[in-house]
Amino acid sequence: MFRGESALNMDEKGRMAVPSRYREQLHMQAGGRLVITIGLQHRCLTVYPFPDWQRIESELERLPAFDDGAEAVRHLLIGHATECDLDSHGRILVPQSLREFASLGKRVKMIGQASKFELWDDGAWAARREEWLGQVIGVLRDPPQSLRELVL
Amino acid sequence: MFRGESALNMDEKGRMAVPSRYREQLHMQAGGRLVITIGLQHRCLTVYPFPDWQRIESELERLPAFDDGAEAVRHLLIGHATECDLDSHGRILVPQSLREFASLGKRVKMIGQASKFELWDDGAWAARREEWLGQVIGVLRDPPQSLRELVL
DNA sequence: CTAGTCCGTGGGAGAAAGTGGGAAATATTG
DNA sequence: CAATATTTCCCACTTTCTCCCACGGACTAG
Repeated sequence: MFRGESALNMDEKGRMAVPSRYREQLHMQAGGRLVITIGLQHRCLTVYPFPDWQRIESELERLPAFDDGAEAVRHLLIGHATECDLDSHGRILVPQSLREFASLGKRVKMIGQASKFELWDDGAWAARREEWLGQVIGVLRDPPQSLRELVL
Repeated sequence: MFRGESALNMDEKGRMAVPSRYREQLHMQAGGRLVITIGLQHRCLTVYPFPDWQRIESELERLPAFDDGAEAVRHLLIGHATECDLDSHGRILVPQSLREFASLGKRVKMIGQASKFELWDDGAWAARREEWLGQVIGVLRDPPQSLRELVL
């Protein structure tokens, strides 16, 4: 399980050091093989251990062929999925086209989200977080059914 | 169960000594493993014994994937959750990004809240408490149904 | 009052992680 | 096919972090 926020620095070649606390798990679980694709809802990248990605991919293939929504999701996710392995020092090389999509500069935030990661440009993440904080205040005042039973 | 207010000092490395009266319980219950994440409603941090956090995390994962409120809560809570173990002297190391979020300086208040703790900057806590006190005066003048039957 | 124990605090040494550069291999283009 | 550009892999250095030890003060018990 991945959680928490990590500040990463991307070097001039587009490499970033994955936090060491995740490396062993990534090697055990996926042999250091990762798949990076774009985020559907935000201008960020999502990173999956290879086996998790395979499951997602096979589910996407099973979606109806001529459904507009499914077609869009399939093109976006599979069409941008790129395998990126950890190098001998635990770094990943993020392809330039994906870096551009998410506007990743030197300072990048890696956000753990249970079975996957997200990669955000530092500024974009900070702004989005503030938006969410504001939104959550309102949501908790009159929570939808899905959140009502949540005990924090 | 955790209750009460404790004054803690954070050293220059971001370490704070957890009050000794809680240590045995934290070791029994969680092996000294804690998870710190951000507060949803205030600029503070929340601290869970590891097993309690796991329950919350699994509930968050079960929330609908494309619900805006759930998406916000999941990103905020899981995206900031950081495991922090008690060191050999009963201290926890609070990561810098979380310290910054809650503006934690040297003087920190640890507030027991049943199954979890909260960590507040000393000044922020004092200010918030005054606000609550003022708010309660008004509320008690015309209490909502939920408070009518409360026996203090 | 004194001695012992426990708790809080700070600092330092060693290990591990982050960073950058360079060489070799591969791909590309004229 | 050759020359150049690009990418990938590897090595070395610097920095950061984590773990451990030691000191000081306060409280307790004898």
